[in-house]
This record gives sequence, structure tokens and C-alpha cells, in this order.
Amino acid sequence: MLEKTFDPASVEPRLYDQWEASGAFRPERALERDPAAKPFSIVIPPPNVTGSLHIGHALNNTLQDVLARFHRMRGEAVLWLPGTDHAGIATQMVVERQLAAAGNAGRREMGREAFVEKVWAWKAESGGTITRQLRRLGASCDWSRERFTLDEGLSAAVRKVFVSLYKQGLLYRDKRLVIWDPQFQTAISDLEVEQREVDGQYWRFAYPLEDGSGEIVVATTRPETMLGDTAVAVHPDDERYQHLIGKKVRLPIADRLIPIVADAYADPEKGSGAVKITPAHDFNDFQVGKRHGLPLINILTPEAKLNDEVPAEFAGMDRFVARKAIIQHMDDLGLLRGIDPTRHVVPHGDRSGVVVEPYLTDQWYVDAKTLAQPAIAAVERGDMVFEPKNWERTYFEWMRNIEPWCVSRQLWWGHRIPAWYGPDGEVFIEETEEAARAAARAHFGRDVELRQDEDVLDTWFSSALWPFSTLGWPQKTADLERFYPTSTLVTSFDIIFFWVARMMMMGLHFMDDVPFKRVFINALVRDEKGQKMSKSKGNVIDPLELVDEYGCDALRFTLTAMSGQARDIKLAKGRVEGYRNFGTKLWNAARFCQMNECVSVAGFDPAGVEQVINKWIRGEVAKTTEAVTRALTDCAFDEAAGALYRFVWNVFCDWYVELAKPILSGEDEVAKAETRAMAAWTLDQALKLLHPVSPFLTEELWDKTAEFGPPRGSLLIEAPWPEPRAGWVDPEAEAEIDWVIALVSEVRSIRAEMNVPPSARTPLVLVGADARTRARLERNRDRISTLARLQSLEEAASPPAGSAQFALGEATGALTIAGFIDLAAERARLSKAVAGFESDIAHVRRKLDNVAFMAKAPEAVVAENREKLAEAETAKAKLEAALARLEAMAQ
RNA sequence: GGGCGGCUAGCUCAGCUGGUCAGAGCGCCUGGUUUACACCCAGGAGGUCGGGGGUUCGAUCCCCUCGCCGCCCACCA
Repeated sequence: MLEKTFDPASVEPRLYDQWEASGAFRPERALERDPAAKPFSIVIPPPNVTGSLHIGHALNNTLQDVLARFHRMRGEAVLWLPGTDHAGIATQMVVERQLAAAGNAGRREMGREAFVEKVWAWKAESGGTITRQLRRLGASCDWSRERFTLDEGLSAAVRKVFVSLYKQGLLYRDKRLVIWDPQFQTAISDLEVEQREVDGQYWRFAYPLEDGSGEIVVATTRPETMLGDTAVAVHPDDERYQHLIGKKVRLPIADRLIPIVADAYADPEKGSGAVKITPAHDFNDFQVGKRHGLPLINILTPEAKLNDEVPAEFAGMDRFVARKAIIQHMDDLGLLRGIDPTRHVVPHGDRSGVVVEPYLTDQWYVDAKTLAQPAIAAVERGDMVFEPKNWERTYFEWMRNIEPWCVSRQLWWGHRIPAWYGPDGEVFIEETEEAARAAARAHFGRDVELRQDEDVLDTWFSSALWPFSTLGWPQKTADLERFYPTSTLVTSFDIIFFWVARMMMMGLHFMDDVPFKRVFINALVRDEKGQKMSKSKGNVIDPLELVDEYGCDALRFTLTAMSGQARDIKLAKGRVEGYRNFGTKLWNAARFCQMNECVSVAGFDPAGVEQVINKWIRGEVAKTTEAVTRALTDCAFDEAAGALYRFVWNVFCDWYVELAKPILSGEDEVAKAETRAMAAWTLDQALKLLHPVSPFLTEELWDKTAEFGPPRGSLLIEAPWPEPRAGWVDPEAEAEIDWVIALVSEVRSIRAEMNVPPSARTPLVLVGADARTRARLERNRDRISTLARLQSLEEAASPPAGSAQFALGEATGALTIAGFIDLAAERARLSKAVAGFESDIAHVRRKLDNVAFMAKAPEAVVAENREKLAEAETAKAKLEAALARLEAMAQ
């Protein structure tokens, strides 16, 4: 006998091990059964190897697992490929922090080799956490194929891609402005910048003209950059400054002569119309400098201190200290012309949180513009589709305005760039040092000393290859052949640019096909107030605590049911509790079946059932199966969850089980046997349909409910997905049970409103029933009497005195509640019901009396309204009659 | 400045291609030892679907506009 509740804690680890040991997570299982099995593949968005599971991972991986399990049950060869990302900057940051916290030497003092060793040690220590946690979520990944972005195979793929792109002219080294993070002392890409709005000031500075004839005023939010100014620009058409173009100003403090140039970049509307040009420290100014052949003066060190290019009194100063000093100095010189408060955005490093600087350095760039073209075309053609579709707008917008991708990072944790330099700076880009050596030998005609590039690649460079590098590329593997392109990628919108777009570019370039046919963008999980979860806010919900408290299935069901939200999921604990209760409900339905000896019957065919409730539930199973199948096929996870919830609770438990009780405790052995088999069958269907969302509970019940029946052919994880057959929905049975439900509901409602004690049984008569209703009444007498707690159920020519009446189709129901009836209450009840029908009638009448409606509305709608009117009118007439009888009685 | 979401019952949200769409869960109220389940059962209260305008025979659902809330991109004269 089943316990009263499901105990997830004791079941989950055992079942997970059982699944994994069975080989069910591997696609080979399906291929053994059917070598032609359709492949279905998903690559996991690789979490940070040293990370731990947060609620976003829980959502993302739950949805992937739902898909994997669904397709697996449909007999497809499912590969869900797991793995982790080395997450260069993030991981390096963590280890650096640890070193600092422990009072150890920093990475620079420690040296590259020792530091990288530390990171590997940290990876070894914490690296398994996230994958262990994925297992606790029930993730049915194929762990035998687990990959890591820094493992040997993936590193080889990275080198191959780098070298190929270089040799194809799609990757190059260039000296230009990059976004520099002074905290990590590395270049970062534009995507790693976070714009923060801050209160600031414009300082207006006067630059004196060389000839002493006056001054020109410029404004800046970064006064310290004036030391790097090499021009002042004015608009060529700006009349105010025509006479100054070509003249020079003496740049204060730096004491340099710099030209006044005419450039359309200067906006006469802004500020004074004259703008200082600092080509080495501003992206726009860089362009202006290029156009006018201006020198670039870099005034910053990698730590963002002023360097030796500036007057000695400022050299070595931190940029923000220097800012104040410059302002003071300009003021002292009498050249500060004003300060205007402003609110403006300042770029910060998304990881470091410090203000980043445009900085002139040598970096490696990928020609993203060229690679983006096929990636744009593929989505335009529909080779890859976003779900929901509107994300393609975001994708297109970015892809069409894409900038060169800076892929080098001045970090140590990552893929070292496969570039070697000869003594004269000649560069050799090869996949291995040996190959580079050979190339150098060919070039120099002798062996020379080579120095490998110090930098590593952006983490996203290796992530971009993930859908094919993990399948064995550049080797031509069977997996690559079978599983590329992958079927669906499940990820969140915040990495569409970082990751999805770049996978598209690399996949199309190297595999000549999209990396995935569909991208499902899942929502972001927030706390119940809608705030982004963060450690600093202290509102982080640990998914594993929810698993501990409510069970994995409850969390999974919650996330699945709420996944329809456009952008955010506001997670409230109460929802998880509610869905835990749902699991318990199903558990108890199974318990009921067990107590009533409802066991699966070998060879049972639901098509042959005779009992009306069995025909009815068979149709409900068919409809639910169709709804769930369609929803999961379309990634409409919330709809699947909703359909399952309603079926299990509101259909199977609330009505089928209750309607079956009289049969199960009755004398009709044939009906009883059929109902037992049908109940067991229905439960089996429910377990199957629910398995992708709630794998543990359903697998456990699949096992437990087989105790007295024929053995299960397999674990539920590998059981075949239900397929409804034509004819399972029986409209007659459906209408009949709907009628029974309506009747029972009416009686219950009246009893509650009239305060009839629950234990009291009351007689019910039907007046004016037609032949069909009489037949329904006969067939369902037992169940109606039980559910409506009737003393008797008969037909009569007229309603008895002291009865509460209600309309039911063509008939009138009269519930004799003589002992309990409260005339005033009954009058109120009837009046309220009459009023309800009256408002319906008025509403429908308005339509039917409207000439335009009658002329233009489709026939079906008109007919529907006529029917509705007729029904409401008969119902109202019955209740009015009842009301009249009541008044007569009261006289 | 450009773009994208959201605004429906006290709370969290469903309402797909305009005509039973005004719904669910939680919460609340009333009643309940009905042989699966109190993590339950039965019944009930509660919303002029953000405001205004328009299209239509008919709009929560389409269009315009305004108002909040949130996000993304661009912008540091």
C-alpha cells in the first residue's frame, strides 16, 4: 500500500541512479531499438565550471529536460549534451579574490604558470558542484559525452578555428581603440560593457589662441583627457568659428600647440559648438583624428593612471585624482569657464564594475561583419527560428550593426592565442608550436626563437563553437554527422548577442549549416516582487532549498507552468507549494486505484469499453494527450503544464474517481472489472504524459502501481508516449457526463446555500424530462445519488411543495429540503438566478434586435445567440414558476 | 534618441488567429470525520480587463494616443 504522501528525498537519488545506470540518457538506447530513430539533440548552455546552480539554471535545464524526456518517449534518439565553460574572466576574478582574501600574492607577483595552476586547482575543487546539482534537478543528460571548453578536444577546435579564420582573412591583429578594463587590465568586448547613468558635470575650459587673439571654449566630462588633446574641432559650416579654422590654440598645462580643425563631427547645437579632440581616448575622436592625421597621445597606463606623456606633476596619478587636479589647475590658470551639472551614462565593466576607458592597444579582431551575413540570411530564410518569434528582431538589429569582435584578452585563464612571433615581430599563426616553428623556419631560412602571444581568447570564442566542437569537430565523427545541426537550443535572452549570434556565425562558417534549428528563449526568473535576484539584495532563492522542501518535481512543475511569461518569472514559494500539492493529489489518486484493485490488464483496449464514464474519460485522455503533445512540440511548456494539471485534478480526481466509486463498490462485476482496468489505464496515461515535467513522482508510481499487475516493459523514462486513436472521443458520452456534472453541481450549490447539513440526504425529482434525459437518469442514478447526496431520484409531474428548484435543460429539478428550507433564502436565491438569466437575455436580445448584427454577423454566431436566448428564456421561465409557487405557499 | 516587454480579482498570472473570455492558483468567507488525499472536499464573495479615442454589427483581444513599471541598444560637448 502506498504511503499517504510521496517522499521525494528518499526516492529522487535512487531513481536518478537507476535511470543513469540503465543507459536511458544515451541516444544509443533508442538506436539499438530502431537504427533509423530520428535524432533529437540539445547542447546545454554550459554553466561556469566553478559556478553553482541558481534558479535561472533550474528553469533553463528543467525545460531542456522536459524536451529531452518528451522526445525520448517518442522513440527519438535523444542526445542532451552536458558540459561546462571555463568562463575566463569570471573564474579568474574569483580566484584572484580568493588569493587576495587569503592575503596571498597577486597573480602578477605569482607569475602566469603558478596562477593558472591555482585556477586549475580551484576548478578541481569546485568543478563538480554544478553538474552534481544538475543531477539533483533530474537532468537526463548523457554524462558520457560531457565536455569542458578547456579540454583537449575543444582546445584543438579553438586553435583550428583561429588559424582558419586568420588564413581566410577573417581574423586579424590591429592597433586601435578598445574598451579597456583597468581593474582586470584587459580589453573587453562592447557587450561586456554596462552603461550606468550617473550624476556628473561638464567642465568648460578655455583654450587660448596661439596668436593671443582670444580663446575657444570646449566642454568635457573627463577633464584629465585634455592632456591627450591633439586638436579642437568645429563644424565646417559654423559661422562663429569660420575665422579660426586652421589656427592653433595653446593647450594649457600640456603646453602644446594644437590645431583647430573643421569636422562635421562637431555639433554646433551642443555646448559651445567646439569640441576637444583626444584621439587616443575617445572613439569618436579617434575617427576625427584619423581624418585629419592627428597624432594619438596615449596618456594612461594599463591601470588607468596618467603615464609619462603628461607633465611630471601629474604622471603616476590615478585618473580620478588627476581629474580633480586638472580642474583645480585650470581654475588657478583662470581658464575654467563654468561647471554644468548633467546626468549622463558612463560605461563600466560588467564584471569589474569600474569605469572602463577607450585605450589604444594591439588586439585580435574577428571580422564579424562578414560572418554575420550568412547568419542573418539563415534566420531570414527560417533555417533557424526563434521561439517566441519576436526575438529575431533583437537578433537582426544587432547583427546588422555588428562591430568587429575583439577576441583577445589580457588574462591568463583561457585558450592561449596560437600566434608566435619571430625576433623581428613576424607572426606565425598555426595550430601547434611545431607548425609555427616550421613556418618560421621556412620564413627565416633557419630556426629562430619564437615567442607565443601572451593573450588568451574571449571565453565566448570557445562557446561559439560549442554545438560542433562538443560533437567531435574537427574530426568527422558519427555524432557530428548524426546530431548536427542540433534540434533546439534553450537559453535566455541576455545572451542572444554573446552566444546565440556567435554560434550562428561560427556554425554556418565551419559547418555550413545552422547550429540549431530552433532557439527557445526562456524568461528570466525574478523574486516575487519582480526584482532581479542578486546576492547583494539577499533575495536569491536557492533552487536546491526548494527541492529539499517540496521535492524536485514540485519545483520543475512550477517553473514549467510559469515559463510562458514573456520576460520575467516572479517566483513565489506559494506556487511551489501548490504544485507539490498537485503531486500529492496524483499520488493519492494512485493510492485510491491501488485500494480498489485497479491494476493494468494486459491487452486492455480502451476502445472497447461500455460504461459511459469510461467512454467519457477515454475521450478526456485523448484530448489531454493531444493538447500536451502539441504544447511540448511547440515549446508551449506552460500550456502543457496547465492541461496536465486540469486533467489530473479537475477531471480525473474530481469527477472520474468520484463517478467510479459507485461502480467499484457495486455488484455489477462486469462493469467493475472494466472500470478497474480503465482507471488503471487512465492513470498510466497520466503518468506518461506527466513524466517529462515530473519525472520522479511518475517513475515511482509507474513502479509501485505495477506491483499487482503485469510487469512494466521498461522504466517510465523509456516508455512509449501515448497516442490517442480516432474514435476515442465519444460525443454522446461527453454530453451525458456533462449533464450529470451540471446536475450534481446544481444540487450541491443549493444544499450549500440552503445550509442543508452535509449528512442529510434529500429527495430530488425531475419534472418535464424528455426521453433522452430519462435514459440518462436511469444510467446514472447511482452516481448522481451518491455525489449529490440524494435520498431518492425520481420523475414527477410537478415539483413537490417545499422544494428548491433549478433549471436543467428542458427539465426542472426540484430538491425537497422541507426541513431546512428557508423561504426568504430560497426566494432570494431564485430571484438572484432569475436576475442572472434576465441580464443574459437582455444582452443577447440587444444583439438579435440589432439590424446590423443580423445582417453582418456570420450565421453560426447568430444561431448561437438564438440558442442562448432560448435556453436562458426557458430557464428563467422555470425559475419564475418556482418563485410563483413559493409565493403561493407563503400565502 | 531607437527598440522591446508589461499594466486583467487582495497577490501571482492564463486568456492563441476579435462573437459563452471575464478565468486559474494562492489568499479570503461559509460548511465538512462523504472508506485516495486536510498537501483534502463542497459552496461562495471579489475585476467598468491602466486612461482616452478610433475601426467594427460586436474589442480584454486590432489601430492611434496618453500614463505609469521594467529591459535592451546607442550616446560621456
